[in-house]
Amino acid sequence: MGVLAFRFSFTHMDAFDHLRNKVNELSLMSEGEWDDFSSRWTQKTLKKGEFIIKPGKIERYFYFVHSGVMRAFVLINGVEVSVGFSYDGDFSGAYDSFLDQKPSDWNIQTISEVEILRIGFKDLMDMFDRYKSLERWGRIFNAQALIGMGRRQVEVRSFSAEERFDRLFNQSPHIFQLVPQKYLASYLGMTPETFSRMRKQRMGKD
Amino acid sequence: MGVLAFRFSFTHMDAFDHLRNKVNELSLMSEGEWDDFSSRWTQKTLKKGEFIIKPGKIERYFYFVHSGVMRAFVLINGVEVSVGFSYDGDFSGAYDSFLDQKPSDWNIQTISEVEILRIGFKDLMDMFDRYKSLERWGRIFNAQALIGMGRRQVEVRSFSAEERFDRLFNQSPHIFQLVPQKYLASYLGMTPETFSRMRKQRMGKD
DNA sequence: GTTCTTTCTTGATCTAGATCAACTTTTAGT
DNA sequence: ACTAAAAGTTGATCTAGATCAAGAAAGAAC
Repeated sequence: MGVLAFRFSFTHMDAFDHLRNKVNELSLMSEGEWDDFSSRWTQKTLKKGEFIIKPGKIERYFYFVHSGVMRAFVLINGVEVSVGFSYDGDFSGAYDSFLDQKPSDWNIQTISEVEILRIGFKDLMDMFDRYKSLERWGRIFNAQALIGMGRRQVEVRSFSAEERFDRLFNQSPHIFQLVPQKYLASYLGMTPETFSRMRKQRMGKD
Repeated sequence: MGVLAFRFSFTHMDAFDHLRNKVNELSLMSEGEWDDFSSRWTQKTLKKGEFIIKPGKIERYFYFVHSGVMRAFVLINGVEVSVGFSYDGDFSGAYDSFLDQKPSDWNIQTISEVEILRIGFKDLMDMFDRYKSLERWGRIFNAQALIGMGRRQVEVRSFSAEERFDRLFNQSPHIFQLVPQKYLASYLGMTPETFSRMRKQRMGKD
């Protein structure tokens, strides 16, 4: 029982340490700020296939992914378009809905079991009001996300299906293990059939 | 000559008022903050066709477009991909290069004569350090840009060339007047030929 | 393990939109 | 106003990748 308690406490702290490291990458918080800030987050474990947001709902939380993978997608004319994935160490959520607390167009669904931390809208806004260090973190976090999305836009628009496949494979081979390929296909803007054929060409077996 | 002086002063103040209105939309600055902040910007007029940034250069400024139109594009395998346009009231610049002061991949070029205000990197960072109201403005500005880019990504990925054409035409008919159609074609992810054919279909003459 | 469902594969066809080419209109420079 | 260059048009062809279809493999549920 001592062991169990230790384990629980260990995994718990681990997620929070993980969060703290990620926050500190962009803006340093004082010990006191961190204590207050971290107390606003709660930890949850989600089963594979759970949705954290569906269209029409308002996003109440901002998420930090401690472990596992989630995917974000929108449904257009009955077709799912995968827009991105969140891995351990990423922040996630239906950002537009969260920020103005209006209904979302997005789906975010777990692809595996996922351990997350989450913070409610009011708590986070409260933190932004209170701490300049956090306001700065928010600014830089958004800026980086923006830059990343700009790159991705160029990626999608400038390269052929074949080039997109290769570039993803070279840059992030690990996600071929983590994400079912029909989602990768959609993310890359091609059909599962095309994806499968390209995959076959590069690696005979694997 | 009195008239000329008045005119000059009027247009000058106008750009700064314009900027102030835009900043205040997202975060209110005090009179004193604004005085300091606005003193860091300088006004310039750019001729049609001028570049404010080219690949390999470091973006030293953040821009506010008071009047006119600019376009942002990247060159991939010798092909220009138009990523977006900035109109009056928009902020602009090669953001990734600006933020970490590393060389840019982007081109930003004026499409018409453009009146801008611009602020240097160090000045802007200084302002972020000094004023929480501005840090907040930066956070929210980035968030909105991010959300807009997310929408655009879905747009490009989910709709056919025809649908993209119609959606742009319905949502922003004015830009058909402002932007040469080869740039619009590129922005919409189609060739000028395809754009021309679609245009012909909808409007006989015009 | 056995069955049921979902994902992936492979082949055959089809099509939106690209490419190529020649011409017309518009814009810019002197 | 005149000329050269750039932008836009129109038609004929071509192709990357979609769609359709049917079978194989892999996961999930009992």
